[in-house]
Order: sequence, then C-alpha cells, then structure tokens
Amino acid sequence: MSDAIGFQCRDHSACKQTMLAQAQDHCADAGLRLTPVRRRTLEILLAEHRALGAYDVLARLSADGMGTQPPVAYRALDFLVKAGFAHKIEALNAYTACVHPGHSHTPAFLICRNCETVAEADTSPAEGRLGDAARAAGFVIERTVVEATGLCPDCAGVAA
Amino acid sequence: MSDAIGFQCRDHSACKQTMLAQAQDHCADAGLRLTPVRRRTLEILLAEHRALGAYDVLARLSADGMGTQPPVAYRALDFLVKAGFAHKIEALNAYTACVHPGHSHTPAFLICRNCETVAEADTSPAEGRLGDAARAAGFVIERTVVEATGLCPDCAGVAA
DNA sequence: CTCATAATGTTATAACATATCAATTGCGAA
DNA sequence: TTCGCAATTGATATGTTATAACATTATGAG
Repeated sequence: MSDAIGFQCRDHSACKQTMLAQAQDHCADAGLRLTPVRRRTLEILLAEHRALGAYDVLARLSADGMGTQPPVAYRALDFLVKAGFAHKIEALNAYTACVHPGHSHTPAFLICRNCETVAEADTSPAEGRLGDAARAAGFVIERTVVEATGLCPDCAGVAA
Repeated sequence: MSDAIGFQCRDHSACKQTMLAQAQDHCADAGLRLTPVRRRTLEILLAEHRALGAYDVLARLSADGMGTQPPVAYRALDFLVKAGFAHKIEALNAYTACVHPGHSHTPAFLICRNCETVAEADTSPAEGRLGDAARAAGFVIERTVVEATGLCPDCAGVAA
C-alpha cells in the first residue's frame, strides 16, 4: 500500500476492500468487535476520500435502517477512532477513514478546500518542528493534530 | 519578546499590556477599529494563557454589560482572529490571544490537558515535515492547524 | 445457564455557530 | 453641515455538533 497520499487513489474499490479486511483482522487479533453498525460506519467513511460529519454518517446509517439517533453515529465513530480505523479532522469537525491503519498514529492531513478530498500523509509531526518546539519548552506531547488546508494537485492544476 | 512559549510567562500584567498596546497600534496603522467590545474581548482572552469558548467569552462580556447574544462574541472573536490578535484552537473549539502578533501567522500550539495552559510556539509548520509531505504530493498549503496536547513542564514535573 | 460486560436504543439537552434583518454609528465627500 | 455609504452593533431565530443518562438487549466466559 504505497498510497501514502489519498489524492492518487485510482482503484478505490480495492482500497476499500483492503481497509475493511485489515480492520476485520485487527479486531479479531485485538478482541474488538466489528459489529454491523461499526462495520457499516467504516464502509460509509471508506466510500470516499473525504471527511463526513457525524450527522452525515448518521443519515446514511439511518437510510440503512441502522439507527436514527446521534449517539448511534458518535459511538461507532468513537470506536473506529479509538481502534485506529478512522480519524477526526478537527478543522472540519468531521471524520475520515484511516488509509494506513497500524502505521503512524500521529497522522497529518491535507484537506482540499475545493474538492474536499482528505489525504493522510505518513509523517510523524511529533518528530519534526513541533517536536523540537515541545522539547525546547519541556512539553510532553501525547497527541497531535496536524492539518493543512489548501488545494490538492488536481484542483491546483485547474486553477493554474 | 523571548516568551516564545507561554508556559514561562512570569510577568503577566506586562504581557497583557504589551499585547493590548500592539493591537492598538496595529489597528491604527491598518485602519481597523478596536471598538470597546473588541478591546474587551481581547482583554478577556489575555487574562490567562488559556483558551476560552465563545460562550465563556460571551458570559464575561455580558457581565460587563456588553451584549448577551452569541453573535456579539463570535463577531468580536472573528475580528481578532482575522486581525491576527487571537487564534482559534480547533481541538478545543476555543479561542486564545495571540502572544506574538505580527510574527509567524502559521502558529503551532502546545495545550496542557491538566492545567489547560495554551502556549504558542513560534515555528513554521508549513516549512517542516508537513511542508515536505505537501510538496511531495503536489498539495498547495493555504492554512495549517498544528496543535499538540499533552503535559506542560509544570504538570509533567508534578506527575514525575 | 447465568452472570457480568459490552453494545445498542431512546430521550433529552448541552455546547458551538451562523443567517438574517433592523438600528445605529463613524466618517469622508459634497 | 449634512448627506450618504459602509462598518458595526442589536436582536431574533435557527442550524449544527456533541454528550449525559438510563433502559434494554446481545455476547461470551465460566
């Protein structure tokens, strides 16, 4: 899986299948339960390389007859985030599927403001400038939020 | 101004005065209006090196007889953010005063989960790993959100 | 089987944010 | 000075995101 960056995903159905299978396996190994709602929620997030609001997810779950109240979506999303299968994009208050589960758990995101694609970069922000600044200050990092908004290659190309 | 990191601010009333004066000056130069509500909002944010929710700000404004409805706070906060006198902390949905206005407008934040202090590091995230990842992907960065949560020096010290 | 735990269903509400339109204020030009 | 435009503020309503709390149901270990 060298799709470190989501922009150039060309075979998305394969991408989806891979991610689902990995989630399945990881749950089996770790004794976690990928229940129908959770699995469906992951599929919903995997449908596109975009971030969806919890209420968007809920609407889709609801259409599938899998619950109509906010906690249904939030609980499933929390599970996926804790298990490392999804991430919350703080700048959008929205959620996106993780495209390389298991890898770095300090991801960085590139968010296109035009087409809304979200790419997950496989860096370790805590080891770069941010880490330097933290170390200099004596700050102990537990979690990082690193998100860039701008234009993806396609949209930047069209603009130029 | 070597207080690049907010944790070691020891003379806070001086810090506040400096920031207010800078805001005043910058507004005069740029033809912006630091109206009473806006000025008071900045003072409220400057009261501590923490992030306050819009409704916390509103409550304080309200106590001063300066408006009771959400738009009052949001408008003032938007003005301060646009003018570079404050920042929104996305991970907290909250706002904090800028501690080095004029400098880097791509700040990074260190947020203590224990004492809730927010420090603004004077780095340029877009020039570090994130920039590398973006360049590799052909992504054009317009804005960055870089926030680390963890323990500040004081709180980490106590824990150890 | 049965008990403890995890997951789900359901209701209600808290917390965060903006759209809209009316009233007022500040300020430069006529 | 006063006219008129633009920015600001006031006020009402509503939209959006998120969680608390408790009842009910499913699951799996012993």
